[in-house]
Amino acid sequence: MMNVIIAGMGTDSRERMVRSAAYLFRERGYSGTGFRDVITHSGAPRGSIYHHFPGGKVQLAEEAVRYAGEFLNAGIAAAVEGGDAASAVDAFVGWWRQVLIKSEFRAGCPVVAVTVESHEDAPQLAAAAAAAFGRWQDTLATGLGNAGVPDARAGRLATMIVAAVEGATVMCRARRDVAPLDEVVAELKDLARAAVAGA
Amino acid sequence: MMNVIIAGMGTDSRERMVRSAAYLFRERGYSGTGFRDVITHSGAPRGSIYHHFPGGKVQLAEEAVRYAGEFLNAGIAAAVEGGDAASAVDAFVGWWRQVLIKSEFRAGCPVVAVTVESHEDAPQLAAAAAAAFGRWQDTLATGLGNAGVPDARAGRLATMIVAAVEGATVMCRARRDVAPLDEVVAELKDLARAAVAGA
DNA sequence: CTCCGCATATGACGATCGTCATAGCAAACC
DNA sequence: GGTTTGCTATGACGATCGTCATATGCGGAG
Repeated sequence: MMNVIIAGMGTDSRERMVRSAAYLFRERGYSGTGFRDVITHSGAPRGSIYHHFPGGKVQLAEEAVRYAGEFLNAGIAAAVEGGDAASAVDAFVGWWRQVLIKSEFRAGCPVVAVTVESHEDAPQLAAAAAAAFGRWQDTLATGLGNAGVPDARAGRLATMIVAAVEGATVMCRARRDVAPLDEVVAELKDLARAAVAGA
Repeated sequence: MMNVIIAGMGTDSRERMVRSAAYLFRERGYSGTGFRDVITHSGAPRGSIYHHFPGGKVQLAEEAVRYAGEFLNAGIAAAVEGGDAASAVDAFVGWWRQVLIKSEFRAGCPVVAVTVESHEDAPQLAAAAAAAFGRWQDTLATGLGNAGVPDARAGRLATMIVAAVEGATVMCRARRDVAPLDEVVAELKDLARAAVAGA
């Protein structure tokens, strides 16, 4: 009775595999990350892969995308709380900036990585990625709305923010430089501020 | 008599490999595309891979990225010629829109695909991707400048356009819908028009 | 204690990966 | 003619891939 399992969260080793998968996807992508890499990185036992993930690698990737999506969304939601329009941009960009620099531009977004390799025989991966993007957009749009951006505009602006930041992240990795992200952030902040009603 | 027989198909087997690699990278990514896939898709002879590409898969990928970069840059340069600021956005977006729809959202940007898997033991790939992005930015910035956007602003705006469109492309693949790209385009066009000197 | 079910250990399967060595063929040059 | 050069055919190498079958340990329920 000592181990209280929280609902939605499985064994330690299971969750470690999901987190490691998300971590490795950021650097090597979906096809570039082997099951053995996940085992090694997470320290999880190799024999229990198909016990925890009967759906194999696709299921693991799906949960990794979902995990990354929820994790980042929580950060956005917290940072957007009670801020102005420009701070909504910072909320989304801060995380990527840290990931890029700390990894020396070897890591990017796991959701993007999975999306650009998504096979037609694994539509669950694209669906999970779409769900992650969608949640980020919704959270950002709500934050922009609270900051005074008209609802009709907030949705389009949120899409713009997600797209521009994700794209800039890729460009930063290629150039091994944060400059593209900083330029995009400056433009996005101006855009968000100008979109506030009556401002 | 030297080139008559060869002219149709013999000599360009090498170029067909490069084009096929770029094509396949758009759908399956770098790690997801095997050398044998490139051979099959291009119809090129298998025995001459390492004759044409002594550097192996990395060299092929590098040239594929370069090819895709130049190909798209030519399209941007042509469409930007003598247009207004908003048409610079269309120039960059038209190609991706077509690729997305015709592939039923299975294909994206090969440069992005290679970048997000870029390994540390193959810095040439990141460099080739950075060069491609850089050329697109320069061409777009020049077009924006000709349309009346101040030089200092044109550069940042070009970065913004490339990042937002590439990011939107990824979101479209995940959602299997062009809506994100259309929304981003609308925002970008307004942004480009407003950036013309005198506004 | 026995029994059962969850978690893990271990080893292997066939397939595919990037890579390369060797041989062969045709055209081009002396 | 002979020889060199450019491209291709063929087969294989070791490694790694995702996957799974089987066996073992281990804790709670009867």
